[in-house]
Amino acid sequence: MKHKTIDDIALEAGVSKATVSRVISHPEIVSQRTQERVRAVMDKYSYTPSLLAQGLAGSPTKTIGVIIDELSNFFFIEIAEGIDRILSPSGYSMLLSSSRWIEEREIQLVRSLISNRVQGVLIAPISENSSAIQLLKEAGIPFVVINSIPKDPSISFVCCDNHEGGRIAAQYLNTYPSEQTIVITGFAHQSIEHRLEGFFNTIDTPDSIIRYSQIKTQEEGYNLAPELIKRNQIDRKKTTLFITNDNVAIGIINRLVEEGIQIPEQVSILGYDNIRISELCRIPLTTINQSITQTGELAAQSLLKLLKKQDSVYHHLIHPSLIQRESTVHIPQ
Amino acid sequence: MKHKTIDDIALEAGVSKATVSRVISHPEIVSQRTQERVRAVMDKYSYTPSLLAQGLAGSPTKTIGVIIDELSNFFFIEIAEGIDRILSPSGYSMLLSSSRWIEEREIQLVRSLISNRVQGVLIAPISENSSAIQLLKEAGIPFVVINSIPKDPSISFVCCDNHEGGRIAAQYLNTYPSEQTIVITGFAHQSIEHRLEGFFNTIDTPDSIIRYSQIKTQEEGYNLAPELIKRNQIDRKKTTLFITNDNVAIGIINRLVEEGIQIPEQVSILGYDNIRISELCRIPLTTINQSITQTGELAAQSLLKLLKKQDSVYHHLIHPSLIQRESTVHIPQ
DNA sequence: ATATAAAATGTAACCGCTTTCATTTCCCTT
DNA sequence: AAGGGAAATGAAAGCGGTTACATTTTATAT
Repeated sequence: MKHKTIDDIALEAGVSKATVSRVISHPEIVSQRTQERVRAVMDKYSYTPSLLAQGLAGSPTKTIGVIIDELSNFFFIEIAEGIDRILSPSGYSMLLSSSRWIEEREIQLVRSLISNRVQGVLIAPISENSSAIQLLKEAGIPFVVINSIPKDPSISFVCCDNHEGGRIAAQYLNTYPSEQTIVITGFAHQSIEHRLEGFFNTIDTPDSIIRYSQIKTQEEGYNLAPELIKRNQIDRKKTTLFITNDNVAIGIINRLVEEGIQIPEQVSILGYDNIRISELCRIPLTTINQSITQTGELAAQSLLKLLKKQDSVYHHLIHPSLIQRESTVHIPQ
Repeated sequence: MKHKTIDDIALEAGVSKATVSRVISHPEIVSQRTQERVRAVMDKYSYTPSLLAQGLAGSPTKTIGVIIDELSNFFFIEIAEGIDRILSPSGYSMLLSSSRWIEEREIQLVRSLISNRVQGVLIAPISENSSAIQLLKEAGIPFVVINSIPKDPSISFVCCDNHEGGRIAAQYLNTYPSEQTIVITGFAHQSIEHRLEGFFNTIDTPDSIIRYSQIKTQEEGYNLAPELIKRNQIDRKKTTLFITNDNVAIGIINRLVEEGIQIPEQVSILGYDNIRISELCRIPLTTINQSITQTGELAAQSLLKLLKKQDSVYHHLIHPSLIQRESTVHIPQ
């Protein structure tokens, strides 16, 4: 059977399509009697108005676009989860897509969202001055940036205080017994830069500090480990690793364990992010906690407020904290 | 500046909107000269046609709806990831949402997808005879079911052979040294039922078999463990646990480790799913591998073929396999 | 140059809904 | 019973595209 349209309903209910439309969108201005009659027909065919048509005709689409960088990254998944937790109860659907760290794709996705007439967008931009953000601004679509701080103060964001996180990491390591400290930087991203800034502004560098590689996945961490061992003799010197990304840290740990290195006796590891599996992994990871899910939730809440025009801009800087687990020797704080 | 529409472009390019529409959708039937002229104007304003309008007017929406049960579950995330891997390169966006195991929500989501005029749907249904599936069928939208086998043979699905998985688990445990075997069943779901059927049809029950609880999360596993220890004295008898869900298994392992129980010496654990963290967790988990990501990929591919009408129905039963890791004593196969 | 088919473009209807504005209906008031 | 304002409904114009059909332009053959 063909899809029913508003006209079909109107016809069968013996009213005009305008009236049907009203019982859908503004029931309060339709008389009780007609309302019941129309409802009956709608139910009979379990009629659902076309969101496309509704959107086109001007009524809000109740859809929020969400752009994250990776779907295979626990970090972003947790963000998405937080977002979903807020959005669904408010009756919004989310259009989730991943840029896969490709700038072109990012802006293409934004275009696509705009064309879809989403009411708002949550985006974890690849780079600070992403043209995607520019695009959103021009389009006049309410949006909030996640996990990075835009230059432009008129743009809303929810982000962890990565400077502070770096600082906390450094403070922790300042008192930490170790012959050498190796910093393994993730990839090029504002959040990582900030972490490093905070870290290097605070660290006392009692021992040697070595900067290392640009990586971001577990596999890369896993594969990097042997080189790390050889080059820095971490099996012979008491070593501390500050790895600015939990995913990488977990990959490295796994390899080190396989290679028979004792953690934390020989090598201590401090990660960053506190993704969910940090707690579950081989050696539960000491790390800097970002409240990732909370980030997503807060972002979604801010966007919702933005949509309600409760305020014109929201800046949320979330405080990170240290979580000691088994990948380091416990130090009373 | 106001959003440009096709009329604006047409006006400025000095052609009719029909021509503009053609250069968007059927460039081949537009002369080179006009095409360039129109393109220039479109680029100038970085114009993007409204997908809503396009959709309404009849051209395909290039959107696929995906309904999974949980966003916070690694299992479903990996499926989504597999789906995304196939969909994006083909130019489709995915509308991802989670039913949170609530049937009402599931069918509401389907309605919403239908209203959004998605071209196809991938759904991991909560129950076998979900009315959501019924709805999709009535609506005539191409869809494929993931992770469960619909009764109706006219419905496409991609699912792991859970019977076989259960059988494999049982075969493994048949030769496994143990004084008692405890089966911890996940929640009520076809996949779990099938696993149990396969398992109990094959197991020799040399020792006691105990069925247990209905749970599905790590937390629940974690919290269940103490009771498990006490009730079945698993710290005193050499015990094997077959846990039909990796998430739960990981939770249980974590607690057992905390309680000082030796794995696999005292307690051996066999999970099911091979979610990604099974390999990374505290004690890498021996489990039944389902190729989860592949499931997602295959499902997406099947749907794409369905859309191209290459065939009217696809049934894919994926073969599971045993992966031995450290939560059991290794047995040569 | 002329007839004619093919290619390119324009015209206008339509997709399914919302909304403004006009019209009708209803309920009070005097 | 007549008049007037509020409430309920209808008619019709969009929203921004696509496409069948009509028309004009171009190319090809005679």
